[in-house]
Amino acid sequence: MHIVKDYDERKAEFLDTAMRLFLERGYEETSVAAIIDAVGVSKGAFYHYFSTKEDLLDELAARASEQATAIVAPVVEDPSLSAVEKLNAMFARTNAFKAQNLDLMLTLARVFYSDGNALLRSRMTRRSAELTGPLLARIIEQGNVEGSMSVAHPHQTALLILEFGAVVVSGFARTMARLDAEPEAADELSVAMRVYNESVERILGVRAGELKLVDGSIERIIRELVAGPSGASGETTNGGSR
Amino acid sequence: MHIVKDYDERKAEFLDTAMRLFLERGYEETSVAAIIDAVGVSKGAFYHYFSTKEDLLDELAARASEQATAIVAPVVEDPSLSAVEKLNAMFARTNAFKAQNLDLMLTLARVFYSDGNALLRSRMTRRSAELTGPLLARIIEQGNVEGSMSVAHPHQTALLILEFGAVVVSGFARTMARLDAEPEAADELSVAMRVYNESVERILGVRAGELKLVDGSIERIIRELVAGPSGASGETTNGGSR
DNA sequence: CATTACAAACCGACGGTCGGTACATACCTT
DNA sequence: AAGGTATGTACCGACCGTCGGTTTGTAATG
Repeated sequence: MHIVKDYDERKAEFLDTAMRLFLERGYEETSVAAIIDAVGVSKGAFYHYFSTKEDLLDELAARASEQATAIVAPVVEDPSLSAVEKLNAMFARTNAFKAQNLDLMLTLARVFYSDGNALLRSRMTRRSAELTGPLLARIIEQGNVEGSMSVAHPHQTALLILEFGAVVVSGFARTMARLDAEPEAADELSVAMRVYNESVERILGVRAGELKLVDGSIERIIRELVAGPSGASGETTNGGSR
Repeated sequence: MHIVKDYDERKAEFLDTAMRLFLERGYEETSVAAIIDAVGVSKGAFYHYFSTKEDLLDELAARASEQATAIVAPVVEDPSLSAVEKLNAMFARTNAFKAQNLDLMLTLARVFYSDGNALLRSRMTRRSAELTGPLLARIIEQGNVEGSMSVAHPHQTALLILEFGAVVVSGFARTMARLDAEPEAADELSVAMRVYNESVERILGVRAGELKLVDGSIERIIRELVAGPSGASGETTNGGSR
């Protein structure tokens, strides 16, 4: 018995399922067979929608970075905001998004930045940097004009900062993975956040303390994680998310 | 007829051969069969020395980063140098090394930062950052004391700068790959170099222009590459390296 | 009636395992 | 000292399950 679905619907089903499995088990460790099993279709179906497994990865990266860009794009258009305000708003928005989808973000952090996902990670950060880069570049140019920033090469600097951010997040994730074993690593996280914030301020040439890339909510979440469930993982602190 | 070799010798043979093949074809695309064929040995031999293919990758990363650290370590010990001088000397040393092994560096850049080596890359940069990090941290602390730098958290900042450097180099390599097709991309390289230099200066809080992380030789090499051999790769410009 | 949307058997290559073999060295015996 | 023997190490090569990908066939759709 054949189940024939709408093209986009089925494709989204593949993408969603694959993303879930990639996050659960990692890209390399997730076989095409596992994906089609989860969707409940045959191999032919898979290769009807994607030419290769890596092709699926690309579409996944594209979709995710488009969604991420959509979150921050409206801010850039807003003519009433200064460059610094735009930057703060951009990051506040993504932070809010992360806080809302905390559970997802935690598993994502745990697995995304593991060896099995080296390829997935590099693709996604690059794609995302390419899309968000021009937006950030325009903000920097605005900051130059307003005098709040001093950057010689906005576009290249924008790309740098974004990939820089990815590196920082990667470090974050690695530290977070150690939290269960050594709760004192929580301090490292706070420090890393401040270092990142100051570094970006300095690179952009804005006055110290004006940028607020990571808000207090993140720090609160970390403390909750440490103080939270004693032993295992998976469960959420009742006060924490959502 | 069995060829029995000294343990370390044979192991080095595996590592050297594997490294060569990884650089030629990429990590994922290089099979264990290809490695043992090149060494001229059986599969049993390979798994006698390495428990898995990834194990070999780890040992490769460890070896390479130890060598890299050995290049810069002496500078850190030198008590006659200021922190800024040490930093400049460190980078001058690695730049000199890169210029000396130009052919190797070019192929390395071409392949190291490709999809097939995402895992290799992430392992090597992390390993290298872990080893070199403490060294750089001590230099930053010295700079703080001397007043030439102003960094609140030397260790974390050191790690950040090193991974940051890896990201920049990665961008370099990607741009270099486009050089054949669009020679005007050479300008991007110069810009990227300057942006990196300035960014590190600002992160560390040193006065503008005091850091010289990339010397003129690199820029000269780029120009030679563009003006160099018209079509294919592999061959070296007669005036260029060595 | 052609095109789309799948199913399912199949393929070569891959990473890894395993039982076995060649060889060096050390110890034991006469 | 010579010869036997035991033991560990270096290595062989057939084999296995799984992988990403191909092919051929077929039910549904318009």
